[in-house]
Amino acid sequence: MGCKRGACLHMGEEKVRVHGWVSEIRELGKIRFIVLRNWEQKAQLTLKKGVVPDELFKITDELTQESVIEAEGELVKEKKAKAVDVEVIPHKIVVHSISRPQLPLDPNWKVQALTPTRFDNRPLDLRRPEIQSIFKIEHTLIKGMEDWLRENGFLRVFTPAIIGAASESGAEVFEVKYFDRKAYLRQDPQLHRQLTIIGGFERIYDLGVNWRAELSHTPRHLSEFRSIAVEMAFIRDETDVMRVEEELVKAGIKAVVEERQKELELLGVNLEVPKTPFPELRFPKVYDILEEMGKHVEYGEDYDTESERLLWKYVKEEYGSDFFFVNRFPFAAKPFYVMKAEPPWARSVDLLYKGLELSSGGQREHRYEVLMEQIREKGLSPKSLEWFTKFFAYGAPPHGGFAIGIERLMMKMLNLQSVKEAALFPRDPERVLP
RNA sequence: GCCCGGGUGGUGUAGCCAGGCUAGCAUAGGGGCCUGUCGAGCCCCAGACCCGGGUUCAAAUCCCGGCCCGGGCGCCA
Repeated sequence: MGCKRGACLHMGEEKVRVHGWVSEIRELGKIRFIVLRNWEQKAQLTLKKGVVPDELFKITDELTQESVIEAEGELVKEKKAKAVDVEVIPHKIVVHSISRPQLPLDPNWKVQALTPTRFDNRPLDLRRPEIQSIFKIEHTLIKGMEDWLRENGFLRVFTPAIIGAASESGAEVFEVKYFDRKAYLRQDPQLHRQLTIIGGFERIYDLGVNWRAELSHTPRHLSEFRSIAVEMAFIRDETDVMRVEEELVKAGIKAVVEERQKELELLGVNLEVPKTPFPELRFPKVYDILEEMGKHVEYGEDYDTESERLLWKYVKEEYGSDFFFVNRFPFAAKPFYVMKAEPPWARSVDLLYKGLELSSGGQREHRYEVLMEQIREKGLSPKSLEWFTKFFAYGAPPHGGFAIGIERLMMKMLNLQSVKEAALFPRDPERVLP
């Protein structure tokens, strides 16, 4: 009863083995309670004088909070401890590690550490069941999305993280020493996804890490973040890409709703599977919507952070959705590789969730001559992009894709205060350790 | 990068604006009492003003500089 995989090991009859971190030790004269916490549940060891061997009292005398132990004993059927999942009368206890007292933060959360303290001491912070829930949910979200991609014929590929030329998208890149040359950490797997398409792979995705050397101090930016990035060939237009993206997000959330109710509850999140298709807003109508909401954005220009929140409010009221696409961004605000629509707009699509940009994508320009013309239009050096563009001269299908920021999706899905909460060991301009 | 706000025991806070006895409280830690606890309770003990300079009889408190952190904006996903 009450034992879950990895939490208790049944050894026959009522004998079990439990392990974990000591979350609490309570001493009541002739009885000692040791509460163990592991990633599945809480177990209480009950040591009654005269009932368990004196030896066990001696062994557990030196125990401190957060020490790691393992025990074997009898599972108590009518357990009296209400705050734990299982109760065990031990006959054997093995101490693996004694924790030093005076913890830099309390995993029991009696005193709540501040954010910098938490991230400075992240391994201790991660012991909190709520925090573990975030990453269990992330696992299931990704699993749900990958399952959907596989079922729909997408192949997982690994594109390079080190690139010999700073790819052009506007974001600052990290420079790395590459033998006797300079190279850069990718800010997005975008260009190599496109080259993979040109390589004849028609539906692919890349699940990986991206880096941005931006001095961004906001709850929605990380210097290192992960994305699930999809690219597909032989599309009719960017709406084909949007249909894939919304189903992908829906599948991920559906998996979370179905498999992670306990964790959602622990985080106090009431999550529902979104309805598809997601509403779509297009430029230039976006300007009118914003104007009506009292926000003026110059025609032909990109909108700002406030506009994203206003558009969410609009979509929420009009369509009752937390997700929406914004399509046909001004070409001027987007990179050279996007495909133009009727000027000055582009087949460039953002997916927003609760007012935050989750992804950028759309249809790419696959026609060599047009691509080269757009590079000139952007004032970029054709020479520096030749490593990328030259393959478009040897047969490129119409294609498109997008990259969803995983931490951002997690943040909005779980109503987290910051994307950093969705990173195991977050990296920002101030933090590279631990 | 810009604009705000903040650094007090291991952790989290009060005190700062209106400078002044042994810097208060919670929690964690050490010790003691209690046979079943449910964030147990009660008693005792130990533990702190970010760094540097200045003003003053006197600085945690006021001023200047530095370092670090948080929030917002911008950049960006």
